[in-house]
Amino acid sequence: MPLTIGVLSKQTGCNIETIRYYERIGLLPGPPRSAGGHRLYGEVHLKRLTFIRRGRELGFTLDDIRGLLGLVDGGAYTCAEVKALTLDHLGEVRRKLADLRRLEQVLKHMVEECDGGAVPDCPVIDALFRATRDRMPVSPGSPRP
Amino acid sequence: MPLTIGVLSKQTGCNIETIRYYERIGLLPGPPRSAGGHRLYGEVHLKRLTFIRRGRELGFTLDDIRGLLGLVDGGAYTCAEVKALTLDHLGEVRRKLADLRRLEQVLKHMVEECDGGAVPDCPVIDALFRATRDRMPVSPGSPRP
DNA sequence: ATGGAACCTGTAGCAACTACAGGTTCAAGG
DNA sequence: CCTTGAACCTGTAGTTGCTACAGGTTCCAT
Repeated sequence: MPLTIGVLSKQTGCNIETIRYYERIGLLPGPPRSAGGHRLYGEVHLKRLTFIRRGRELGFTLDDIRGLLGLVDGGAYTCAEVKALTLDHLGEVRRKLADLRRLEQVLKHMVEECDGGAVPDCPVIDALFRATRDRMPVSPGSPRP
Repeated sequence: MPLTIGVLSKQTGCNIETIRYYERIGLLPGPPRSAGGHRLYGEVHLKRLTFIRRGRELGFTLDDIRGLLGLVDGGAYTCAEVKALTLDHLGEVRRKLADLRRLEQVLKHMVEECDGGAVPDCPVIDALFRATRDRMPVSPGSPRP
């Protein structure tokens, strides 16, 4: 009993549009279709999509995931290859953590100096008008959900 | 003595294309032009662009910054308003930090279980094929530079 | 006057989706 | 068998914060 796209969506927590998007970019193989053209997914698709979503949850890019899947598909992957990719990614995550920790400190200091008074003279604004000499990294502001 | 866009770029560390982009989206006012059409910036622009860049470094979105600038431009901002925005953002940063810390743990465990052997049987891959019940947030994979 | 650096506009591209519009198919109820 | 409406289809355009051209013009030092 094959899964429709809606059911697959519910099972994986992955948006329908996103599933079709993964197909378009060649991450998820196009499934067989019903007579009328509806997608009918099987166990394989469920597993693969789960893999992709889990990878995304762990912060891998689609390209990382493509690489991982390539290894798995080839069947010739070694634990060492996968470990290398993962360690790489772990490094990224740690860099990002360090950036955010610094950020947190700066923001914390800024609000601490702010007395919240009703006067238009704010240490935060002042701080923003001053250039940094030791520049902070411009980490991408998270796309607010 | 007005600044050309190239000089402004150097002084602020902001890419020329990005400066023009900020003008296009209405963050940075369009400066006067030379007879031939070149942009000629003044002190005001330098200050404003510095503000924008610093805001970005601190992880504010352009929309946040637009809000902050709106307050400043209005002249009627209070310290409390600014503080609220900043606290909001600090909350975001902290949420992101928490997410990344969890991520770090998971990745660390995964690579620890991985013996790096040459056999195609990897705990990392296995982990990826297993769905999470307690889902992790899909934080955007940082656009690799 | 001339050469080359710096500038101009406009468009298209990146990641990773999301959100339509405008149409077709499926399955359950009457 | 027929209707209804939810679910599906394709294709395109939008999001964020930039960057990267192409193809042309201007500036300024020699």
